[in-house]
Amino acid sequence: MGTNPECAVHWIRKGMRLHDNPALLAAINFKNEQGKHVLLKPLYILDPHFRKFMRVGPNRWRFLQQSLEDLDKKFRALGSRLYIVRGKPEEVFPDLFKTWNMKLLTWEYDIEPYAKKRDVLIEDMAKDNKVKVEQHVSHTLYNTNLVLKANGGKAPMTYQKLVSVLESLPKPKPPLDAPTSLPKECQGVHHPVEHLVPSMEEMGLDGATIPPCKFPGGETEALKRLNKSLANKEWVRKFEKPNTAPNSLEPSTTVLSPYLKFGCLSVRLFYHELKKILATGPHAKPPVSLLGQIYWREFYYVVGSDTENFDKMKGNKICCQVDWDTNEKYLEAWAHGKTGYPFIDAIMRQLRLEGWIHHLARHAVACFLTRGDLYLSWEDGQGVFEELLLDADWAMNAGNWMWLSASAFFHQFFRVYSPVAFGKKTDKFGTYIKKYVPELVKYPVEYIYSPWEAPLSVQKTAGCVIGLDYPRRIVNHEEIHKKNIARLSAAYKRNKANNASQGSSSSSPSKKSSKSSPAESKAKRKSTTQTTLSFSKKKKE
DNA sequence: CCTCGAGTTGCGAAC
DNA sequence: TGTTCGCAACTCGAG
Repeated sequence: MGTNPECAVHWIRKGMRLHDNPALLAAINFKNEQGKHVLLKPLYILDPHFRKFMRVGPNRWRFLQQSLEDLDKKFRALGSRLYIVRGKPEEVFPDLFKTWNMKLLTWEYDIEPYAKKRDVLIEDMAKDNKVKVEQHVSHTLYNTNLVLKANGGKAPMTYQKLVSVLESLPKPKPPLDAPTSLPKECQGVHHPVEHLVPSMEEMGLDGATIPPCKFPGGETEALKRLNKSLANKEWVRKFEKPNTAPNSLEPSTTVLSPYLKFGCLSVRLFYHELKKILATGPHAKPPVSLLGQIYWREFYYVVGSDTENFDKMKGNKICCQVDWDTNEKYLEAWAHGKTGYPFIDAIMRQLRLEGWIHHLARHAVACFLTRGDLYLSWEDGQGVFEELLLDADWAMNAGNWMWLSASAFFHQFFRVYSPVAFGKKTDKFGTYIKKYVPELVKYPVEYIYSPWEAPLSVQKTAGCVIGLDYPRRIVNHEEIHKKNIARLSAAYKRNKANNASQGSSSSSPSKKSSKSSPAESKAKRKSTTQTTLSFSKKKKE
C-alpha cells in the first residue's frame, strides 16, 4: 500500500471551483523534500452528517451532484480527477493519510460550528500523521477573524457598523485565476474505478420525480450566470434590492446565491467584477445595492462566526427569547403552501418546486410564520428553508430568520407584512399566484389575493370552492397580527427585564478574556464577547 | 370662468 | 426593505 506515490490533497467542502481557490493552488504548488511537485488529489467526502443531521431536499442534492460532476470534468481536463470518498471525515482520513501517502492537505476555512470542530479534529489527526495542513480564507470576502479583531474582538452588531469596519480594512485582493494546466507531477488518475462522482440514484434522488432543473449546479454554470447578471451595466449600477419584485415570473435578481453558497462562484470574483462596473458611472449604494448584498453576506458570516448557538433561540445571547407556539398543523400548512393565503402559498410552492425564492418573498413568508401570523418559532422556518433552499447557508439562514422574526438585528416588530396587500404592489393581477397556485387560475383579479372573500357563486364559476378545492385561510390576519404584536411586545419587555437583571448581577462566569490570535485554529475561543453583545443590542431599542 | 365632487397623491402618525 | 388611516393638497371633468 505504501507504494502509492506521494500526493497533495485539496479537500473540497464548499469552494467547489477552480477559479480563485488558494487552497487548491497551494496543493498544486506544493513541493516535497526533493523539491518536486507531487500528485494532486482533489477530494470530496460524502459525509453522512449531511444526510442524517442536516435537512437537504432533492433540489440541493441535485445541485451538489451537478457541482461535483462539473468539478470532475474540469479536473479531468487538467489530467487529474475528483476523488469522492464516502464516510465520516474523522474515520476516512486516518486511512487516507497512510494509503494515499499524503504529504499535504489543504482546505478552505469554514466558520460553521460543525465545520470548525471537524477541521480542528482533522488538523490534529494530520499532524499526528506528519501531514502538513494549510487552510485558506476564500469563502468570504474578508477573513471573519480579522473583521472581529478590527472591531475590538467582537462582532459588529449593525450592518452600518460592519461596513465601516470593512472600510477600515485593506481592500480584498484580486481573485486568483483558475489553473489552466498542472505540473506534470501533479497529473495522473489513480484508483480509476473507485471514488466516482455519485449518481443521482446514490444520492437518493429519483430523477423522474423532481421537477426540471432551473438552476443547475457547478462552476461552469456559476460563471455563465455571473456574466449574464453583470452584462447590463446600467441595471447593475441602478440595482436596489427593495425595488426588485418578489413575485415576478422570472427572477428579478441575479440568483447567484446558490453558487456563492456552494462556492461554485468566488465572492471575490463577484466583488471585483462588480467594482469594475460601478466605476463606470453613478450607482446605488449599500445596503440596497448589489455590493450591499455582498456585505449582508459578510455581516451574517461575521456575527455567525462569533455567536454561540447562533442557529437557536436558547443559549443565544443576541436572540430575543420569545414564547413561540408549537403547532404541527400550522407548520405543515405553511411548509407545503396550504395556508389559504395565495401569496404565501405561491411562494412556498415555488420554494419547494424550484429551490429559490426572492429575498422579499422570504420576508413575507418568514414574517407570516413567526411574528406576523402563525407565531411559530423561527427555528421551524429555518429548518424548512434549510431543506428546500438551494442557497441554504447556515449563517445567513439563521441571521435572516432572527431578523424577520424580530429576534435580533431588527426590532420594529409592529411592521408586519400583509399576506394580502404586499404582493399586490408588484403583481396586481396575481399572475405569480396563478402560476404556482393553479387552483385559482380562473379567479377574478379582485379575489386572487383573498379568495375567501369571493361569493360562493364566483368560487363555483372559477371551479375552486374555498375549503374544498383550496384551503380556507388558517388564520385571520387582521385579527391575529394585532394579538401577535402584543405578545411580542410582552416578550420584549420580559427580555429587557431579564437582560437588565443579568447584566447588573454581572456574575456571569464567562469572563475568560482570551485574546486568541485570529489565525489560531483551536476551537475553544468565543464566549468573551458574549456579554458585550447583549448590551449593544439593548442600546438599539 | 367658476364651483363642485370624485379621485389621486403625499405625508405623518399609530400600531 | 410595513400597513393602514386620516388629512391636506391637488387634479380634472362636469355642469
